[in-house]
Amino acid sequence: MNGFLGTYSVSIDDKGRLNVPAKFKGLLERDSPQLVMCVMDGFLIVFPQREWAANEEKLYHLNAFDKSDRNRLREFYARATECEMKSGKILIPAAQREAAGLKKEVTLVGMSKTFELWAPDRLEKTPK
Amino acid sequence: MNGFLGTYSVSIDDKGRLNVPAKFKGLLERDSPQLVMCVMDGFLIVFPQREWAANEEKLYHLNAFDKSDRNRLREFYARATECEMKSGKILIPAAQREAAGLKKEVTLVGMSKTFELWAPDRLEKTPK
DNA sequence: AGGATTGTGTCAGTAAGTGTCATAAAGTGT
DNA sequence: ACACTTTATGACACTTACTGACACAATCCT
Repeated sequence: MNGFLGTYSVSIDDKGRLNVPAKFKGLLERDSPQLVMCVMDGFLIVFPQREWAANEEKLYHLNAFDKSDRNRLREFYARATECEMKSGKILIPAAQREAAGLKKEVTLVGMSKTFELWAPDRLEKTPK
Repeated sequence: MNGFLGTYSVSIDDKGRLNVPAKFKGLLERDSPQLVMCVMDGFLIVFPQREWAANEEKLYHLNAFDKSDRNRLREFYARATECEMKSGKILIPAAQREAAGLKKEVTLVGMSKTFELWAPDRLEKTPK
């Protein structure tokens, strides 16, 4: 498999766990079940560990003493959370679920290296 | 064989599997049965793995942190799905079948490196 | 400690995907 | 035109995946 591709509609159980579709499961098991989840405007991005590390490197060159750089860093890190796929499921913390407006149904969109979690109604309103 | 050529009319079984015509089958077996299927306006494009990878490279310059770039990426990836020819058949996910309006009969058009799947009536209405 | 809240593993029922085979249809060579 | 080979289709049994539910473990809070 090349990366995360396609759109899937999956459910979240009563405890806030997302059932990972088999196609993504394989990828995560092979690589690592360790993830970082990050709130973007209205949806969640899920980075596999390695991908997160790669992204972090890009941010590393930013100047920790520069005010606007620091603001950008803070925004990025503050909204991130570590999580893990366990028994084929990912627990999405309440804060993140809230931020993305996730209820029972979630639409999962593969973005090659990462994937996104959307409330179905929000995804529909995305500009084409 | 040089590439996918010609037009074939094939059936889809009750589970949504397309019977791959023998001529294409040979090519896919030799190269790789791994495919990526992508929704275009009203029909499906099928990329052998290698072809898909080549196309994907063109997207690498886009910035995943830029909102509009990200929307473009999403549009592209969300409509794609990995699949595989197994026992000479390709399962077309329900969403894709729907998007292309595929029922029992499908017209398959070779496009050299890739091939397309059409609902017969839609293909007829295509401007010449 | 007790009780509530949150997180985790497992399982059974259902739905979706897959392999195989028999038959039907199409194509090939003589 | 005939027999023979290859290809396509539909049917069936089987396997895998998804969901919801339940039971238990861990944590937090008085």
